[in-house]
Amino acid sequence: MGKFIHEWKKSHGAGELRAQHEGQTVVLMGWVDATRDHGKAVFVDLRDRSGLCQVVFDAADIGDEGFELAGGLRQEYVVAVRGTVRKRAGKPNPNLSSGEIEVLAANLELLNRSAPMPFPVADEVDAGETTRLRYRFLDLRRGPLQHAMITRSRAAQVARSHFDAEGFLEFETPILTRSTPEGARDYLVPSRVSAGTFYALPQSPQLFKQLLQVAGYERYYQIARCFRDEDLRADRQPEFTQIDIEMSFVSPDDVMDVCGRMVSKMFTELRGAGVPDPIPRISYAEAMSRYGVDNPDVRFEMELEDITEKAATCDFKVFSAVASAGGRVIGLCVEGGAKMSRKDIDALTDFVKTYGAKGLAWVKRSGDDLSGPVSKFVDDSLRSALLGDMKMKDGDLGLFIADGDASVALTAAGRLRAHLGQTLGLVSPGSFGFVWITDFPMFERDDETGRLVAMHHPFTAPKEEDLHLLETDPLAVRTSAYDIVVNGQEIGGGSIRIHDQAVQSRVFRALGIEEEEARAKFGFLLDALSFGAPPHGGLAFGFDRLISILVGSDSIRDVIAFPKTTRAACLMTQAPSQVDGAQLEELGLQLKK
RNA sequence: GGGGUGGUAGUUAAGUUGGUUAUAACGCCGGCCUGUCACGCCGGAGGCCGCGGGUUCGAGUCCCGUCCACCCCGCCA
Repeated sequence: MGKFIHEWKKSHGAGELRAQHEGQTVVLMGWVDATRDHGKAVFVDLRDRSGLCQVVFDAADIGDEGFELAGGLRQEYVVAVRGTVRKRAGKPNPNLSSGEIEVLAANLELLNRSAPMPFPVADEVDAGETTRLRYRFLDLRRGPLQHAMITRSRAAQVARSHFDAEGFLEFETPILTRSTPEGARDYLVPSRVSAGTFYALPQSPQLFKQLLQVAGYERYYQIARCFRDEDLRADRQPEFTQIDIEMSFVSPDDVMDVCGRMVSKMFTELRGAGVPDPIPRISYAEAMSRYGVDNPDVRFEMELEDITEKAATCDFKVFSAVASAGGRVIGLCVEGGAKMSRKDIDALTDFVKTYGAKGLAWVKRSGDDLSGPVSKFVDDSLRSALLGDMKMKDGDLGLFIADGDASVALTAAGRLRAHLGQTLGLVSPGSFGFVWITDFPMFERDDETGRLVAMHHPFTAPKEEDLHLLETDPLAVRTSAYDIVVNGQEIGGGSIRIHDQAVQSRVFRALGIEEEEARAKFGFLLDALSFGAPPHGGLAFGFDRLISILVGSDSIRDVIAFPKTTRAACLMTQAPSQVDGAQLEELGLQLKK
């Protein structure tokens, strides 16, 4: 035992062997993927990271002791095999890269056994995610996850070599940092040395990368871990990774160009997918009116139509009331949708209700006839909206969301559009739709507190021409911020930052952050801005989302080696866990009750 | 915080109007088999029906609570 691992070196990857290796003596090391015991011959599929190779143990060649050992092999045992590559004695297996050949074993070393597997190491596995997360180290042996991890590693290399070639320097910024207001809830780390005080884990390296611009490094990048203590989703984890960049002396175009080129390299090199050059841009306002969302899926048309004016005069009270109350009536024409059943439409109604819509009105067109509950209210004006503006043709379905709150109507309609795009198969699988969204508003109103909050973050530079509105009409102030969206998912966003201390103070004031408070919490930033801060801006990509799109996965859990559940727990390590009273004592902490 | 779906053998599932010993497939264990590759054939073991309470002569099944996983809203850039 142990002889081979010391005396022998693994000579080839199992999946690398080909007919050209015929006659060579090789040493393979890996896992038993499958065994087929025929009594006097045992076939073993040996797997390592490179793939599979069939190894044959023939009683006549390997001797009694070795043969008995081979017969005892089970799934996921770890073995070393020395043998000779030969053309397959039986039929070649076209499903294997090494299917032309096999290795006739001369020696076998059992390096380790495996307990029975909770689920097989196969590309398709029917075990639930709970089981797979508990045994993540086994799930990671499977092909699809291996592919995701390899893609992730390659994508990181593409990013590094791209930004390195563009003159960026890679930095590390603190993980233990200070809590700042705004944004998400912080993960806190108690300080032992200064009991009663806390570090926060960074929600992003935002302030540090700006300070590195003040420090004169001009081009910064980092593949940075970020932490946010908020409720989770398929595309949100408590810790996630950003490709973070920041540049001095740049316009939004400069940032979008250098980032667009990186995206182009990634999709070209890792997916063989073309990326338009330049990537199209639309303003936030345009995105909202055409798609109802700021992350539109541009792979299909079916744009929203605001028919408020033409619906204002009809007898359908829902429309006319909303129109006179200053709300919006938004229409969506579903091509060929007239064949949808009442049940289908009811399901869509339930869908839009989750976004706050009160209901979903609809009209079907068959020839020149309009049918459906709303059809009897269709006057000439509304008819021109349906057939003219919405371009409803024979067999089409018109869907309408009306709401006194314009943003509710738009959002619900936008989500409905995205939902229909997926469910009606309007997007061809494997295609990609890229778009930049620009000119975001600086502020939005917090519904709970009624206060203004920064839409991006409070360091985003307002547009020069809107600066004068900062005090008088803050909601009308637009910024330089830009998001990059692929297939209806935001994969990155950034902005030009404020580099003028006076402007930064005005923004804090607009947000209701008093001078004193701003001093206390962001003093170091305001200081920095006063010492010759260059104009600067940057962007951060959501690396996990980017990879999930590259590998075609629905969940970023599939592209993170050790992800957490929706309750932010790790089913493998059982984190988070309770800690010793002594540890708490040392930190000066006491648990409630 | 709210809504939805699910939890039965190692895994994935079935389980009727509440009824006797809770099924199946794969996996596992034993035996046979020299050309298989999802090998095949014969035999076997394996259950806190998520957990706690209740209704009932009797609960996997009905009721209440609770935990866990996933999806969505809120939240989060």
